[in-house]
Amino acid sequence: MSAVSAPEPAYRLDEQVGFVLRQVQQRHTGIFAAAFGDDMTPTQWSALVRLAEAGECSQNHLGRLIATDVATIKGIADRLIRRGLVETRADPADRRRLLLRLTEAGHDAYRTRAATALDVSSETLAPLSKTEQATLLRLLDRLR
Amino acid sequence: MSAVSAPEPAYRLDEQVGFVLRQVQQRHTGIFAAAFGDDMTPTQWSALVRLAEAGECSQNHLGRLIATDVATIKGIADRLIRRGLVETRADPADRRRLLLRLTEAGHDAYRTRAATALDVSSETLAPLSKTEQATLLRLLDRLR
DNA sequence: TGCAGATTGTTAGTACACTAACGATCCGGG
DNA sequence: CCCGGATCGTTAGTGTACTAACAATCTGCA
Repeated sequence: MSAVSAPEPAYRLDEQVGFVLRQVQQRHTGIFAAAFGDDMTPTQWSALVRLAEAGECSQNHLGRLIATDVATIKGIADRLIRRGLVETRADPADRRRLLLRLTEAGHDAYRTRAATALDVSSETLAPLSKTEQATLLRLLDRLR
Repeated sequence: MSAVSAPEPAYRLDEQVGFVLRQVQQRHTGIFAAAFGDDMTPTQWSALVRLAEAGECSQNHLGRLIATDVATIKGIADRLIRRGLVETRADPADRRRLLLRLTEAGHDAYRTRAATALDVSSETLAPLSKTEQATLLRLLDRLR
């Protein structure tokens, strides 16, 4: 036996990206829920924001804007509609399409809670310095 | 009006941790599924690994080891049992407890697929240099 | 000893996320 | 003009993740 350490790398769960990533996300959704309460989830919020930016767009297109597939965006849209934040109309130019847009209540929710959403991001990143926060976001962005 | 820029910070969805985090995780689970196939999820894999390390433990304790609550770990354990990777027995010292341990097939799965799991982590982090990968993991670890 | 409070596992309900399949509609090329 | 392929939205099925409630059991303290 040589004194050189074994070549097979140990599998340490706590050092695997996926495992750590999942826990960071758990912490983030916890912070989000504490700030927003039961009536809004991170995904619903991102749909709301994108709809505020885009003005009006089809259901599937909104899904692409927030990186959810067609089955998932349907559920999200349904819940936002049920809560009166989004309304729909048929696309006059394409009978397959369902156009979505914010209601007045939806616009209000966007305006009044954007500051809270910024706080959630701040609190999530709070354990890091400003420089570290910027580094993390830059690196994560490249893994998207 | 002064010439100083407006104090209200813009809310840019693409720069919020939670939004980026979700997409990185999506990419990771996609890579994992491509490598492992339909019969194993990242969460199931982490339960398997922890059980290989811990030897035998109660269901709730395993949940704490992989950061899932009691309701979630039950579903994960049930599926691992159904697939013959885990078996159970009653704890003779505490009649509330259900002890879990790997079957022979479970040990095999752990041994034969650890290298694949390492590949998944590598591929997830591939867009970054080794130094950047280490930086990212160090920063993420502090946000857990 | 005996009871209060904690822990263990289960179930029901909600939300996100993906695959696969489906009918309706649209569009472009022959 | 028509037909094949693409896109749109819907549904069913599976898995992860959380809350809340519950019965059974255990533990510590009066």
